[in-house]
Amino acid sequence: MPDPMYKRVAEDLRGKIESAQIAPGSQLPTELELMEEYGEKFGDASGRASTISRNTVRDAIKLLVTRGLVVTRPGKGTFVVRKIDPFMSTLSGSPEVGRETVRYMSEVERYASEVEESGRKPDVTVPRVEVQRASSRVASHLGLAEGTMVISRYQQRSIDETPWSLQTTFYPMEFVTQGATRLLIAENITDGIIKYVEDILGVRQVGLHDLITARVADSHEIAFFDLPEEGQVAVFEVSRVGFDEHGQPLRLTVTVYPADRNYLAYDEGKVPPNVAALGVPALGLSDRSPR
Amino acid sequence: MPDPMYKRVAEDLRGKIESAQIAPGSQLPTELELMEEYGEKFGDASGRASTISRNTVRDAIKLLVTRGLVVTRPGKGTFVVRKIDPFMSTLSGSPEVGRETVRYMSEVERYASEVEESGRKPDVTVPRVEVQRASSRVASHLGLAEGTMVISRYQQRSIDETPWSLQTTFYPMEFVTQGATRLLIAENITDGIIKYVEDILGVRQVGLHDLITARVADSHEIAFFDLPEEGQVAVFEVSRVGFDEHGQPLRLTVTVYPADRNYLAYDEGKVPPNVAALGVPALGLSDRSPR
DNA sequence: GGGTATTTGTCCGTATGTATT
DNA sequence: AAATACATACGGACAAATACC
Repeated sequence: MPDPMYKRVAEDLRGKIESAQIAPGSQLPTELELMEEYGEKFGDASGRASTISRNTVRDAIKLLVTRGLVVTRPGKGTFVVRKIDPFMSTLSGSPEVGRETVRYMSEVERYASEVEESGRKPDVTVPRVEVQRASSRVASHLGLAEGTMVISRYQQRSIDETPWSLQTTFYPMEFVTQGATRLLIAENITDGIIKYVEDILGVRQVGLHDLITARVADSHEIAFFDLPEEGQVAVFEVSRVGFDEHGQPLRLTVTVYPADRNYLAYDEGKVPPNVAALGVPALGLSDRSPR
Repeated sequence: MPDPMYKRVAEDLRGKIESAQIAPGSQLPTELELMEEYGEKFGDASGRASTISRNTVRDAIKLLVTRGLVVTRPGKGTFVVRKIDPFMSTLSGSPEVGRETVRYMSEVERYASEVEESGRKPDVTVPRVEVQRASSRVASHLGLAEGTMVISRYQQRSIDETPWSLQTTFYPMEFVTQGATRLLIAENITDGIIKYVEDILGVRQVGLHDLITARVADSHEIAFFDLPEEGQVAVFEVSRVGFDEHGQPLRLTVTVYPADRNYLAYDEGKVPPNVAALGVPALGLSDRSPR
């Protein structure tokens, strides 16, 4: 017996979950039932009537919770988590850069059309607009001094009524004082803000720099995305900085994507048109981890 | 007092860790000491000599472990995890695509030079070469039937003696039968395999498709990267498919990057040369999550 | 609305095992 | 070998959330 009891119980349950013997969304046996079930299964050879302790069962379940396989609901029970059908966002090939003749499309439009192409229903909230002092992070990305005033525009995006990503974009306050006053209005700008800024100020975005990190969701994101409190779902955080012809940063967009429902894609060079359609087959362990 | 005792203890410890009152790498008070410390701090108002239960202390520490803040070592103690100085990999701008005149550089060379530029010491193992049947995932990315024979080349990469990423590349077995026999040799190919395949077979890589996912590390990765067993560190998994002029996939490279020490970057269009040097300042909560 | 049964959450105490020094 | 520190497993009591009658 190499492994402790609670790990053996967890492994056994994990097997049943991954082999779909316990279906996604369905309820696990209650703690009381598991005490008896695994009392018989792993109990001392002595004989009948053995159970394992409730705390041991709870340790096993806690392991499955932190691995994101189940969630517990007080008063109700323990349930197998439902896997969300993921969506792939293609972040390369933004229409605004690298072309002389441009068909402008706002990021919102682009997102919406990409989602609709996959037969699903996108939704974007009206932006929450604030004037803030730049944090050190925002400042360094925008090439400003820390504490400089910036405009932030914050939006929530959903697919099929499910929260899908959070996005905040920061612009230098300078843009407004120079005349781009619509940046302060809490409404979507149909043609896209990038085009609006170019039209009003003559500042053209010609380059993008994306920085991608992954981390565990914070409490605000757990609430918005309805993530399990202790499930430790990872989120992508993509920081996109747009540059003008002089290499001057003109905006910073920070987008947060929960990793349980989002994939990111980048294309470069000549790529066949239908790659994205392949989807993402289940991962095979041997594909990445030879013994 | 809304929160249960173990959460209050965890919060208090988290504060001390994040404010560096307990330094990275240093030891927390032992469970016994914490029982007494928080017995006085949160204990019933009655008077002296109160302690909280050892199990309650352990629940608090378990919370910190799953959040990746501390690790426990039997017989030694509980320690604040050291944050690893992260490295940013720029995945766009591969020299092989999008240019007519090409200075070929292997992925290994490219990785090594990027690391060295930042003043650190890269290391790459000799590849482990295997002939395998394609899993459904490998097959679909390479446009082959499941079960077709493929060559896999697996490498481990380190920075400053610390394991940093894992990479496996798959090529169609066809390449070998057509003459590219060096694919089977377990040694690095100096100029890069992409150039070798072009020279021998005339198959030229002109496009790339990258698919990025995040998930929690599996047991093999936990062992190789020395990640905390229950710490739930996320890893990036980047699947890169290279295409030839006819849109035919010619290789699949799967790279795994632990998110605690890796950032990914993509550039597009005209970007100033020093962006990458900015690094990644600490995240500010308000940058992504207005109240 | 109220009461009761069910189910998970918190907290305690104890005993014993295992790893490290 | 002894002491220290975390790991496992057990037991019990009461609280809080939910469902049902």
